[in-house]
Amino acid sequence: MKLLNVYRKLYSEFGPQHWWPADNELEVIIGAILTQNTSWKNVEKAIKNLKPISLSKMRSISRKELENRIRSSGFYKQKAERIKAIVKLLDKYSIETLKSMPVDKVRQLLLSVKGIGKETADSILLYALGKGIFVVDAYTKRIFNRLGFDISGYEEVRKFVETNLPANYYNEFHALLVKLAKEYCRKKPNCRKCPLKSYCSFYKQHYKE
DNA sequence: AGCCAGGACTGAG
DNA sequence: CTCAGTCATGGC
Repeated sequence: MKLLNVYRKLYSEFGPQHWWPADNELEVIIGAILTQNTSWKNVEKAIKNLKPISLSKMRSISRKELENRIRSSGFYKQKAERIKAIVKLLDKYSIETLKSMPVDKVRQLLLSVKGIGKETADSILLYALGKGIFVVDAYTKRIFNRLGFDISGYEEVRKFVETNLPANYYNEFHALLVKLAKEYCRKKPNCRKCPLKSYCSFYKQHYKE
C-alpha cells in the first residue's frame, strides 16, 4: 500500500477537512497549545473566551484571567504559562517575520519554547505559517503501524511522509488521518466500516472472521 | 465510573 | 532511548 494511495482513499472518503479551524494565525498558534492531549470540543470554548483578546491585549492580560478563560481546555495552568511563553516569542519575531524565515530556524525557535514539543511546533509551522512540514501525532503512528509501515520515532515518521508525499498534501493528509481515527478507530464497532480495513492489521486480527 | 482527548516535561532505569 | 507519573477539564 503506497502512501499516496492512502491519501487518495481518505480524501475520496471524507473530502476536504478545512484545517486549521481558526480565524487567523494567532488563533492557530494558541489553539495548537490548547489542544495538547485535549479534545477539540473543550478547546473551542476556551478559544471563544479568547476571541476578544488581541495579540497586544494578550501581553498585558494577567495569568489568573488567562487561566480562567482557558479553564475548559484542561491543564490550564501550564497552558496559560505556555501561551505567555509563545507570546513572548512573538514579541521578538512577528508572525510575518516567522513566515519569511527558513523553516529549520523557526522550528528551532519554537522548540526552544517551554511547553512546545514537536507536534505543537509542527502544527504551528504547517497550519499557521504555511511551511512544508508534516505533523505527526499518536493517530498517525498508530494508523501507519496498522497499515504495516514499520516506523515508530517521530522524526522517522515525519521523514517518511515528507519523502513519499508532495508537500502540498501535508495539510489535508494530517487532517484526514485525525478524521479517520475519530470515525473508525476510536469507537471499536466502526472498525468494520473503515475504508482502509482491507489493509489494516488491527482489523484483520480483531474483526476478520 | 472510568477512560480518553488533535502532548510535553521530568525523573528513573 | 523507553516508560511511568504528572498536569485537569469535559464527554461518553
